[in-house]
Amino acid sequence: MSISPTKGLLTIGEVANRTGLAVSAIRYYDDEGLVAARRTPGGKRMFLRSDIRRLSFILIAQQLGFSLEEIRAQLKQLPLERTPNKRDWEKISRGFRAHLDERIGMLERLRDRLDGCIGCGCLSLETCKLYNPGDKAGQTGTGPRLVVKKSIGDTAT
Amino acid sequence: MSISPTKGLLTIGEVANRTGLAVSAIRYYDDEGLVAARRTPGGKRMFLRSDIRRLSFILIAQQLGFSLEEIRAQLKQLPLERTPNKRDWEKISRGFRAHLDERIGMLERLRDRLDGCIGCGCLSLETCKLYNPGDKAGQTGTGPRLVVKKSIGDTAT
DNA sequence: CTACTTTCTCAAGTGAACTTGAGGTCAAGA
DNA sequence: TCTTGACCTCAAGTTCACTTGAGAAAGTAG
Repeated sequence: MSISPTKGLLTIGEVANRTGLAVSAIRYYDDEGLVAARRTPGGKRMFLRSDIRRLSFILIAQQLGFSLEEIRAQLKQLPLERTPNKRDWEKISRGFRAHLDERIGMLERLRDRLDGCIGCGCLSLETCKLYNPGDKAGQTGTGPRLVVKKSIGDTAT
Repeated sequence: MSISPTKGLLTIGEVANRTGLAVSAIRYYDDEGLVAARRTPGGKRMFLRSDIRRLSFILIAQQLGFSLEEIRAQLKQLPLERTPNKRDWEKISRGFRAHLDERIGMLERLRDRLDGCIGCGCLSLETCKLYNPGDKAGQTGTGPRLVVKKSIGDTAT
């Protein structure tokens, strides 16, 4: 197994190895437009090295509870056909960091409320309005809606 | 619509109003054993006021990314048929708070890494081993496996 | 050229966490 | 008594994020 025909490009298998993702998952992300593999004349997917970075970002953002939809929105800020440069990534980084800070803040607030609420035995949404402080739940998907969650992706104005 | 027949108990509709959960979701949690509604002779579910607390806990824990399975494990520490007292909740609270702290820590570490990694343009799992520091991914469900996630529920020794 | 591995597509299946719908029951009010 | 609204069960449907499987083509090694 030598290097891929086209210079510097990676096969899906190589990408799978380097990211730890399943080949099927990478195909799925490609279909969903989260990465944009180019093709060999024979029809095989070929990835830029920078796609590994994209995929890593997906992996990490997912662990933070962001949906693929939200992640897609973030990644839209990156050029698809050109290798993103430092500036491109820094832009994402900034937005992402903001969301991270936000999420950390939510968890911290929640923790402090829990100290006061579970601790005191009054953990209930009816007694303690603390959990739902005037925010509105705008969930689309599955699962119960409360408000600790906040979505990313609507930052693109 | 007066108060429920049995003293102090709440109907599923009342519980839904107070928690913000859908009636169908509450039934589902009942079926899944996350709450244990008792029944009227006519077969209707009746809830203790303390069940609201259980449901609130479910809501919050879910927002933190815990699965119902994991939440169920936590709630097992509470008595099902008796109204849990302060002590009971404090036990959960302590364990839960620990998980919260852990999660906050993970996010903070990740944020700091992102500063160093996205920022510097090397965000990739191959280059930066930082994201996967010798931990092993033991996921069962859906989604790609990385290691930022940690499960609760196995605390019961 | 043959064998073998990797990749391809497309359709269908999976698991979690619910929701929706059909058809039926229960209890309070006019 | 009749009606209305809240509740019931059970089966099936939904969304997300993939995985699995079947059948076929591409590329590499011998």
